[in-house]
Amino acid sequence: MTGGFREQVWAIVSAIPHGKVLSYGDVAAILGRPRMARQVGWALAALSPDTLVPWQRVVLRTGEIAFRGDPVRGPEQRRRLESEGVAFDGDRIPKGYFS
DNA sequence: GCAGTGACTAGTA
DNA sequence: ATACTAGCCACTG
Repeated sequence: MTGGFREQVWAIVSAIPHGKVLSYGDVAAILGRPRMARQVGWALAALSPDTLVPWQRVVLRTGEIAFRGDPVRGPEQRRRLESEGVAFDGDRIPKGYFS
C-alpha cells in the first residue's frame, strides 16, 4: 500500500503550502520515521528534472539550501523559493517560513 | 544477501 | 563561530 518510501515522501512534499518550507527531518517525522531525513533527500534526488513535485520547499533544519556540490540545483532552488515569496536572510530562510 | 552510498541531524571539541 | 564524528536506514549493484 505504501508502494515505496519515496512515493510517500513525494506525497508529503507535494502537500507543502506555497511559500512555506519544511526540513528533511520534518518530512521524515510526518511519515512517522524521524530518523530518515537522509532518505527524504535521497527520495527527492530520484525525481525527474521535469517533476511537478515542489522539491525546492525542502531545506536543511538550519534553513540553508542542502546542495553543496551541485552548482546548478542549489542556485535554482533559491531562485524558485524567492519567486514564491520566500525571503532569505543571508544564505538561510528565517524560521517563520517553516510550516 | 552483503557492502557502499548519501539533497540529514545532533553531538562534541 | 567552524570542523569533525557517529548514527540513521532505503536504495543500488
